[in-house]
Amino acid sequence: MICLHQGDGNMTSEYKPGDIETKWQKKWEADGLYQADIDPSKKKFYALTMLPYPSGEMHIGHWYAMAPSDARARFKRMHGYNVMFPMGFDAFGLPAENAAIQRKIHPQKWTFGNIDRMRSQLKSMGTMIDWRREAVSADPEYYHWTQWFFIQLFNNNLAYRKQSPVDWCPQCNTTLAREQVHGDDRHCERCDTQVIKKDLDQWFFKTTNYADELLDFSQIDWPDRVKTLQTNWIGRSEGADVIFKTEDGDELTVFTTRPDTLWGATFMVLAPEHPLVEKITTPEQKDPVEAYQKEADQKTEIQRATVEKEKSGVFSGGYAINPVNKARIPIWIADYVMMGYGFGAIMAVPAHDERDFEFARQYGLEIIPVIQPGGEKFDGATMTEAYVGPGSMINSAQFDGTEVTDQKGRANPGLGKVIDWLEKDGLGKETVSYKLRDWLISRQRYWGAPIPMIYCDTCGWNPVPEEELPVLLPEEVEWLPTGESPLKLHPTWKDTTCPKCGEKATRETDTMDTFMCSSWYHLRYLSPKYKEGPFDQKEYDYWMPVDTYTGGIEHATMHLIYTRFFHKALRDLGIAEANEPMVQLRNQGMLLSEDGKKISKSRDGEGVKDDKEDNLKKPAIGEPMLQLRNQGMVLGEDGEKMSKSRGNVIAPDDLVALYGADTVRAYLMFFARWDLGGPWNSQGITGTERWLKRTWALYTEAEVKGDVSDELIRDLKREVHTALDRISKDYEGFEFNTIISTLMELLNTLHEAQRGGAAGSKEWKEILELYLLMMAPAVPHIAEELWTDVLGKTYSVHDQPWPEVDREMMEKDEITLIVQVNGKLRDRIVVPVDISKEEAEKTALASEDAAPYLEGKEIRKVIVVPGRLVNIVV
RNA sequence: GGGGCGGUGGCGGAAUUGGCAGACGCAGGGGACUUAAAAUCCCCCGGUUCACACCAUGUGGGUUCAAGUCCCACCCGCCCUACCA
Repeated sequence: MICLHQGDGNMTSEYKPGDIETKWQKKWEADGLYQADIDPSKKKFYALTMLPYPSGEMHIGHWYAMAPSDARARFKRMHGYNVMFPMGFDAFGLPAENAAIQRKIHPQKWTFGNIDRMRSQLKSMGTMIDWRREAVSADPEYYHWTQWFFIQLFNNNLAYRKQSPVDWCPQCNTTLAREQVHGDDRHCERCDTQVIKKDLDQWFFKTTNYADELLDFSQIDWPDRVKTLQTNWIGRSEGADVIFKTEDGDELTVFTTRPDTLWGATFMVLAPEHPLVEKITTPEQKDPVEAYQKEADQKTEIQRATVEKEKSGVFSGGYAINPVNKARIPIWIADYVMMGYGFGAIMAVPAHDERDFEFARQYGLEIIPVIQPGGEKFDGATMTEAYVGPGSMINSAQFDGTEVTDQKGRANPGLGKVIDWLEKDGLGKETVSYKLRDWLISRQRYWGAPIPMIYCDTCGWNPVPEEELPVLLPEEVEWLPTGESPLKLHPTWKDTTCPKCGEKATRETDTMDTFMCSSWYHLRYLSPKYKEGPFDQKEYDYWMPVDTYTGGIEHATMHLIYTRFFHKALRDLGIAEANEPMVQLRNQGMLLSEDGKKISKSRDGEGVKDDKEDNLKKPAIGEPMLQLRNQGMVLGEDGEKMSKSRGNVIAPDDLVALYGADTVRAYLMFFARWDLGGPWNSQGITGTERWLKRTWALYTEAEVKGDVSDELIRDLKREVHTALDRISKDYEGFEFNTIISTLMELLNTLHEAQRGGAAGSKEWKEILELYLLMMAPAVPHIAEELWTDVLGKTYSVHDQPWPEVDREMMEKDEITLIVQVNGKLRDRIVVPVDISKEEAEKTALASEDAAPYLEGKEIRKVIVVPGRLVNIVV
């Protein structure tokens, strides 16, 4: 073996990723190769991937999200786009505070230390991130503008303060957004503690103003799955508010999607927390009602998951009047009615609602059918289940006989007529109800962007004057065991003067939900140092909107709704222009541990590495879990291969040290379908390692000029262009695994051709160059080394245009004709590509291998698929 | 209970969208090289079978000349959600 590679006088033909990778990373950075600046002569491409929370370490899941996205951004770059691929850190949040409490490190220090570490890890992956555009949400230069946005929303009536019962996590000592409360037992998403209800004054954003617009996805190319999740989350339902009255004359409004069934409302149900409960409860029912309220209150604190869902309730003793027929109906209290939706009160129509039916049967309440399909004759006393289908109205006075269909809202004739009548008589009105609620953004924590509001006894709440922004977090803070926010406990921080009257006033001591910070980070990337505003309009005009956004599906209902809301609000405030911030969204699947379960990061005894990106619940008892980082097991560089046993160490850094970044990048693209993810398995990485070693060998081994036929070269070129075509399509379609397998396949072909004497010819050189260009986005370092240093081509391979597919070259002159008899494969015959149908049929019928199956049989039909197969039916 | 995604060799996964099932890779087996190991290279590798052949894409039906792919019914796994009036 003769060595051709003589870079830095080091005579070796061994592939040494370690040396190559640092070398090129340094050079690319020094040359500013990936700096993206406004260039009106070029088409822009804003490739964005969700920013990580700086929990301390990058883990394999981060890389799984970023490496393929980076490869695709590089592909777009070679396609002639001016590509911006920025990165930042979602740096506010609870883990930093936990670190402060447990390890006595200031959150600032902990966070920024982690960022340094993670930034260098990201660099070691060889990404094309333009680090000049880095934005860190905990940086005062950043949260200055988060606060500024809050003020704009406040000034435009999109932020308001209200006392409301909120979900409070006693462990984290903070309120949670509805989205952060999980499960039947209503536990905190972060620490699993059961949340409790607390009445607090809180700041909200009016996300509900945009509910209908958020349901419109016509301007964006997002996965159906995310659109469905958001649609369900917003939960629009059409119906009517109907005003009932208690016997005492108090109004008791309910929302219903079925006003057509009003005549069948035989009782009402209030949520246990409903404000009218106390008033309507009769003295004799007082004790059972209060007992029930107490019980319902506690119910949220026991594992409801384990309790059979049986309806429970108690009679209040009070009655209401059904406005449509003046019937006197009892009012019950039951926890199957939620205070948080509609009015916390319902009219119960047991004949046509499953829940009401179950409840009525349980407590012996009256059931009156009011919808009946043809051919049926319902009897309330004997019905065995609620009827929810279409039919015509009965027992409904003047509406008897009116048709009711399956349609929702006014489109349903029965509904429309009843709504019109209700509105005419002032008994109710048509409304739309949403599950989506206004976004609660107050957090009683230190490590977040302070809400820039000031309270004055005479002037009320007023925003901090914009020229005084940012409202900085005080550095000298203390965490007391009470768990109260250090901002609240700080001796002087909250003291200020009223911006209106100048008298003594108090600052808001709550900080903002970190989702507020991440709702606009894509805008800060445009101009992270800009001082005149949140972003430089020039940059906005050129780069926005985001062309491709990649990240995990788990953000479908939180971040991805908030960021859309935020952008629409900014548009209405005249700050942003487009209707949608991100044009195209694609989600990678989740990486699972080897047993197929969700990966949980180990709590490595320090308990602070929880990372909200990872949805770090404590695993249920008995659930197996894979440790992503285990500090006791660091592999040496010479190292033995990764242990094959379970409980494996999967730290990207260790993998990079062992195999090199290119191998790891390629394996992340190769090992699973990107959109599905799946159980992680380190074993297979030797496959991509061998691929790169073999590639290296192909370029560095001696080339012996052989005899090469024109035919071999033509075949080779066809393979190359076919692969090029496929790879180009796969990058567009986010099908990363087949990009690598196509490259591997092509390498096998090249090796074969080399053995067949193709090396040394003029075409061979061109083909080798093409192959490097095709590899470059996925494995940028080895491609650069082979291109620039081994082949001696012009630096950099990443500045080369993506090769064009030569369609003519792809055309074959021969194909393998499949001969089937009754659909079964019997022969393969090589024929010219332009063979006529008749010729193909003739050839097939003459097949020797097929002959035995045709013998003595009558040929019924011959199907010829041009260019593919002939099926003989006998 | 509702919604979504999926089920193809021992494993991860391919399959031009109805046309050669199992590309590419891992693991495994055999061989070459080596004092030996690693690395590398070559061959084999769904099942039954000496072979011919037959059977195979979760199960059962159907459409079709032809089904992993389309239709109907069902089973299993994972994820999300949870009494939404």
